[in-house]
Amino acid sequence: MEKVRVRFAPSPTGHLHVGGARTALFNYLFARHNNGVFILRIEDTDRTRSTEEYIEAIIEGMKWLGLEWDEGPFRQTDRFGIYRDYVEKLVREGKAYRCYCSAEELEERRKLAMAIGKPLKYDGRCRNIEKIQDSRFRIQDRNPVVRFKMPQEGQTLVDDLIRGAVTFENSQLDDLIILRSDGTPTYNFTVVVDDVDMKITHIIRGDDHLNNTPKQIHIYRALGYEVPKFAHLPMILGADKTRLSKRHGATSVMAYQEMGYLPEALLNYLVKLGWAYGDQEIFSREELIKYFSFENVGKAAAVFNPEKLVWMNSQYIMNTSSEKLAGLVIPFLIRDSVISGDSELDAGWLSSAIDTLKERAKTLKELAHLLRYYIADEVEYDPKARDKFLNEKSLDLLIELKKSLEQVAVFSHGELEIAFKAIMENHGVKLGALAQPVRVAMTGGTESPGIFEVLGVMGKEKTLGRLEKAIKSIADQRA
RNA sequence: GGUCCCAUCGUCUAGUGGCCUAGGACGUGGCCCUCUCAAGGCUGAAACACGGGUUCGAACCCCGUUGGGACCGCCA
Repeated sequence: MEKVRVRFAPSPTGHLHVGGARTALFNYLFARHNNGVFILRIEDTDRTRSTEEYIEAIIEGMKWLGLEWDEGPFRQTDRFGIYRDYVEKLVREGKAYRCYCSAEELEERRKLAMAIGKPLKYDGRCRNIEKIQDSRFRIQDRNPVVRFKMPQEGQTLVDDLIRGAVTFENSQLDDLIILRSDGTPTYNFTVVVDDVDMKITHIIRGDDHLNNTPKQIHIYRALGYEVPKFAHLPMILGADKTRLSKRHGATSVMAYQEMGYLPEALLNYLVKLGWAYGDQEIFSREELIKYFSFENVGKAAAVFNPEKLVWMNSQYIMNTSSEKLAGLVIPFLIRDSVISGDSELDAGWLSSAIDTLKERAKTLKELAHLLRYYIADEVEYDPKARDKFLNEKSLDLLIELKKSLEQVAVFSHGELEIAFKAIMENHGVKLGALAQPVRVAMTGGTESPGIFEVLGVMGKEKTLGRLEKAIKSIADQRA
């Protein structure tokens, strides 16, 4: 069988967004599943809107997601000469023609057509203009565009891997512009030329291209090439069921990195938007590659649900090693000013701190935030928590605990528990009565990992210091 | 407006004619666990858009209706 070759072809007119990322992912999975080739191609024929920054941003996003491509990134602007040759060939063969209608005239006609309810289609008036030798336009010295001559009769079948057979009436197809008046080629033409040139076997792209497909098929035929297979993915929608856009919140992939999402989690969430494998929710990359198939891709558009993404991320955080998380969380700690850029944290200690927090943090950002009370020199008390737990009622308990802990050499769970138990028995109180004041003393708030774990991570010196501070604070209130 | 696509809980989905008194996941209610918060466990509410066929039998097949979406650019 022919080797599978697919491509992801974004236009650099914006960041890599989640919709694009999912398209890239499906291409990637299909390629890997079939031991094929995954190509990255930048569609930058729109020179007014494409920028170098966005090209870099897209590449950065792809790399962050770990969607490694095998060939490219190719850029269409590097290939303008090739397109022009193909256009000339079509014109020579009578399969394309020059059109002298101006953009303004076209716009007017479109408005008129819209007003009287006619299809918004080019009327073909320049189809035979060269033959009639109408010199009016040449006198005006207009630069013509080149239009592709679509067949006017019959039907075109798009045999889609996801949607099945879709038929279009050729009479509905427009004589589309393939070369602009400035001599640059347009999308519908360059995709075909590039896909032919790069020997693409399967075109996997968004649903929004389905209506372009019959036109492209005719270009393939005019050029004398075999038509590849198509797979049109359903769209990703916002909560209001319209096409996902900035209005719906973050759409840029890198924005999710900044919010503290793991790339694997984003990918796992995205793949489930439109693809399912029974009831399984969490997939390793290997499983994804192994199981991926268009048969399991749905046809209906899917609403992007940030809450499920958060859950997915929390699952991945819980199941990622604390050592790895330690490395990932550092930039967030710096950004949060929990540590300075040059401070040295003990990696082993940080990992053990993360051990206690990873099932409580849904994002790396949250993890960094939770870590602050372990790392900071000083705790700040939440006023409510202080009023409720750092008061006369707990003063004796804290004093006694401090005394007792001064005698404990290693802050192991077992040793700490013995110390706590003794005090609880002395005062006839339950663990809660002691643990909560200690928790506030240690973390400033009422929520934290188990109290023995917290003290264990904190260590003797910090624990004693914070108990002392809490005791002083209560004394100060009295005064 | 024209063309094309789509339609199972609020959301993502399983389901490919009998296994469906429709399963899972997120979210949501309750309970359990418990030093707090999580995590985890148990449990509840929650859907086949509608109408016609086809069939012994339809969430699944066909037609229509309704609803939603995409495209209709010298954007990609």
